[in-house]
Amino acid sequence: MQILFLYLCGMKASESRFCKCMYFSSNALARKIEKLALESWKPVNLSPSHAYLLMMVLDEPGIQPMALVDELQLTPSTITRLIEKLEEKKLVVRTTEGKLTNVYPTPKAKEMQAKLKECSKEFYEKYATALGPDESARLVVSMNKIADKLGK
Amino acid sequence: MQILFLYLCGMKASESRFCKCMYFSSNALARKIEKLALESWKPVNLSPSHAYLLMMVLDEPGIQPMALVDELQLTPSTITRLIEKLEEKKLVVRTTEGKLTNVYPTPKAKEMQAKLKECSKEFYEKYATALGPDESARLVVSMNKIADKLGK
DNA sequence: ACCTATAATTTGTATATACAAATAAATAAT
DNA sequence: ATTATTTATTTGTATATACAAATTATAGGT
Repeated sequence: MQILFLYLCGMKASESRFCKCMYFSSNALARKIEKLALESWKPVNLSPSHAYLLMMVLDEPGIQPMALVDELQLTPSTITRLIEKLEEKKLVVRTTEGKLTNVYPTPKAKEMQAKLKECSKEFYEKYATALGPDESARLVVSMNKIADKLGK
Repeated sequence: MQILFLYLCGMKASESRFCKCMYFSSNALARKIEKLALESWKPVNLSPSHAYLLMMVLDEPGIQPMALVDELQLTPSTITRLIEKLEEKKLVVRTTEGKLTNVYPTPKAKEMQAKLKECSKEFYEKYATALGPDESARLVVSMNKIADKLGK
């Protein structure tokens, strides 16, 4: 409300607490969403990132790390670490040919697929209920647009 | 654009990649903003969180950790850690009376104040240039509203 | 064919943050 | 007054992620 006030009365943002808020607001939102997601994927005992990565591997067996980097918007090193953990859990296997790596789901992962989808739905319902489907959709669009503009 | 597409054609979000995107979009945005902020406060050799906390202490000498928790939207333990580091750097001191703690800026911190403000401005200009002042303002309002609705 | 530049992946290490438990003090309930 | 509850803060530990450097491999230019 502090911010809304500033916005409405045209106060110069750089001299107020506004610019703090872009920083903390985006982080706070991300953490709250993270928490919601964490809960949603508890039934399969995976963190949201691991779950999404696994779903992508199930969707596209043999997918390569760089594709995961692009899709999940994480760095290569983070993707490697996520895959490692899923490998430990016997949910994926990696085959390396040359400089390329392929990631495949194991049978164990395939058995989980339905359950993963359910968690997905659970997550969606949690935030859509809180925000309304339209507003959530708008927000995602707007966040993506802006992240794109911030480049790289 | 994938998301925009889904949105525009009314596809059921819970069955698409959309719900992934709420998760990764909010995180990706936060990370990009973090990066921008990190650069902006390099001149004073502080992370954005440390810088903001310090600015609050300068603004309100004697401020207590719980007030910082509320304002910065971080957990008590994180606030303690941030203060510790600023103490190591001789930028703040803590006095404890009973269960309450007061945090005060040191003279060294007061000398930095102008420079801190400059970094703030720098940060604001970086993202406002990329996004336009109106759009950034709207986004902050919208993110806060939604974080509030997600509660606690 | 040979060297160089670029691309994919992994490894070592650092940062930001959280949760849960511990501590300690203040307040309320009897 | 004494005990129980709540509140503020700190500590131990874990997670998610990044950056920079190392490794390896492919592709291009000569």
